[in-house]
Amino acid sequence: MSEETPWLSSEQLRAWMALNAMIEILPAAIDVQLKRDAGLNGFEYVVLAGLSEAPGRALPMTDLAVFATGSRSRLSHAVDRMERKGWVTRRPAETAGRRMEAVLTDAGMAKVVAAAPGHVREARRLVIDALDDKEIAQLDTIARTIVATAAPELRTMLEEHSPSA
Amino acid sequence: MSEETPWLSSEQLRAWMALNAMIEILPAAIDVQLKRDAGLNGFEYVVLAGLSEAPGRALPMTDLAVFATGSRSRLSHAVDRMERKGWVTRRPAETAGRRMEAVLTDAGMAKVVAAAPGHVREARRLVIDALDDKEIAQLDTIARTIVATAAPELRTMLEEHSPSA
DNA sequence: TCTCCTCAGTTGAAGATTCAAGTTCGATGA
DNA sequence: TCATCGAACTTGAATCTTCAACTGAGGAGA
Repeated sequence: MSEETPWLSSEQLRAWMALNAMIEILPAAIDVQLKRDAGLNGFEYVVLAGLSEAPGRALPMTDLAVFATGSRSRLSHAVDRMERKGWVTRRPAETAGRRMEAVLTDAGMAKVVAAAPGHVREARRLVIDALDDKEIAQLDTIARTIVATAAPELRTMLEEHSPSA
Repeated sequence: MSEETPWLSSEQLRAWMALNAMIEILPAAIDVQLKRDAGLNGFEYVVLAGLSEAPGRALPMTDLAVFATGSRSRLSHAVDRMERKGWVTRRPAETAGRRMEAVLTDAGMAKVVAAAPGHVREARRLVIDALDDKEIAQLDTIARTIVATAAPELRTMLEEHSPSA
């Protein structure tokens, strides 16, 4: 606490404020679209999407929580909700231990498949089509750097989606 | 809904996933620091900071909501909480109408002043010091573009913080 | 003046997330 | 074999946000 904390330069402050506006507005905009068109929030969508691409459409709870960048508790509650709606089920994993895995049902699969196009369209509208290729590449590098700093344990996850994923 | 929706290229998908991880992790990390060290959440901090720089330390509710990029309802509840803690008060604005303004108390001012250095330190650690000057400039441009697309009504707000702010 | 409309703000309930504690199972080691 | 520990997951309460409905204060126009 006794560390000297240099204030931000005007360029840095400017960028910091723009970044703050972005990270506040973007998740909200994504949530609005998904909620309106599919009755899902962003977190639930990511969970379903993660399961839909997993082998056997199943993943252990902790792995899924990491993938969706949420706490175990948050995931547990979200799976409760989606279980009630018939989109996922829970079952003990084949591997030993107390591991549980969430499994995507057919109804859940149908749900993601139906939700995906609208979500991609919104991703394009808000981000992809608003930037040129050079900026997309810059954004990729910058976001990776920040994630690596703020949550080093996620680096591996992002790296699986390297070129040609 | 019948629009053709081209899927994302591998570079685009890669950047989109990195961006998603970033916008999920960064607000959470900022919240954790503020909560731990100052007992505030990110939204409350922005509200207090906004008031602290406003003339007379006061702003009409709606303006403040726009500044903090939240709904009127969210702000109203947040001001309730902070009023209970003695950091802000409400009063009818001098201008006509039903306008209300939130006013920062001395205790509230002391709170922001105490919270600011830790917040800036975290901003540096997570973002500013992790990027070089060129990347900061790129981030600024990209974030502004995205904000302008997703929330055009905020463009003016960001522009007030142009070079030499 | 009266009606209608809109804007600014609040409210309370419903929904989602966090926080701290609890349960269950397996591994480690004496 | 039996403590003890830690990992995986759940639970319920507290907190925060969203959602939809509501109140109150100007206008605008007849």
